[in-house]
Amino acid sequence: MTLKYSRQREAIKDFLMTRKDHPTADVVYSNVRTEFPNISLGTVYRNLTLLADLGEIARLRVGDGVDHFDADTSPHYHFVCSDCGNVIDLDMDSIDYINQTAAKNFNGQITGHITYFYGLCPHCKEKKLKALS
Amino acid sequence: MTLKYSRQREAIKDFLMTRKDHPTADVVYSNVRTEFPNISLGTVYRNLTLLADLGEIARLRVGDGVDHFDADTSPHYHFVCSDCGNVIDLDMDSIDYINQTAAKNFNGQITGHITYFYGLCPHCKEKKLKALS
DNA sequence: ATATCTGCAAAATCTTTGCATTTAA
DNA sequence: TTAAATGCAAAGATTTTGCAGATAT
Repeated sequence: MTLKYSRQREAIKDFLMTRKDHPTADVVYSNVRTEFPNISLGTVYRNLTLLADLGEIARLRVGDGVDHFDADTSPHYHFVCSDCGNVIDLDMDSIDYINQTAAKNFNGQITGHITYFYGLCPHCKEKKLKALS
Repeated sequence: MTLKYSRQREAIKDFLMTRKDHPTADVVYSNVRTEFPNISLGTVYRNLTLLADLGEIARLRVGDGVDHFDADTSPHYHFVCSDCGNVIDLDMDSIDYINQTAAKNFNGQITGHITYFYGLCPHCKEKKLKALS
């Protein structure tokens, strides 16, 4: 199972790299379709899974029942807006030490954690402030 | 929309309270079915959603694509075994202050976070140790 | 009496997969 | 040439929903 080049796969990854908003498979599909009108949703899913397995992209599960994808595989945290659902990168210090906190009274082995924050994104917060004034 | 008593709903909640392993809707269904052989999966889902909305149970999303449910609504963290998939309660100090860490360079409003830890549960860790010795 | 709840089945949503064909190497 | 990738459509898995009948208040 050697990897073989595919223009579709490259287009999928290229598209993801242009976006900072962590699109879903469906969004990837409709966008890549402007370049490859015949691409199928199955191909999009297959390639997203493949790229994620290769570690070239990250699969994000933020609890909305849909997978999001991120071309930025560097360790960072995400924020999910409770109002609009947007997923935003957070520029914050590492909190990896919470693994130690969790390990204190635990007999298993903790190798990592998944964390995302929620609340109001800057845009929705502004909107709410205006509505109240 | 006043709440009306239902034996099915009570059985669902009672079952959840007997379990510490955060069952899925399907597991709830097959267990409650021993008491109510005619209960439908739809009723189970409807009541789990209702109970979660009422805050009487918690809905857990740990990234495996299936919702888990927990009768323990007190704030606590969960561990998901990467090998067996089991979801275990962690007895650990609060890490709520990570909200402040996240808020530092963020213009929106952070109201909370979702965190779960992963690695090897005590049982799978033991098994792996034995296999290597 | 009547609003809520149920069982059933159908549908909705998201994702995976089988297969014949195309394509990269 | 041939293993991998694609498009298409069908199937899987999980969850939601419409509706007619049952049930709690």
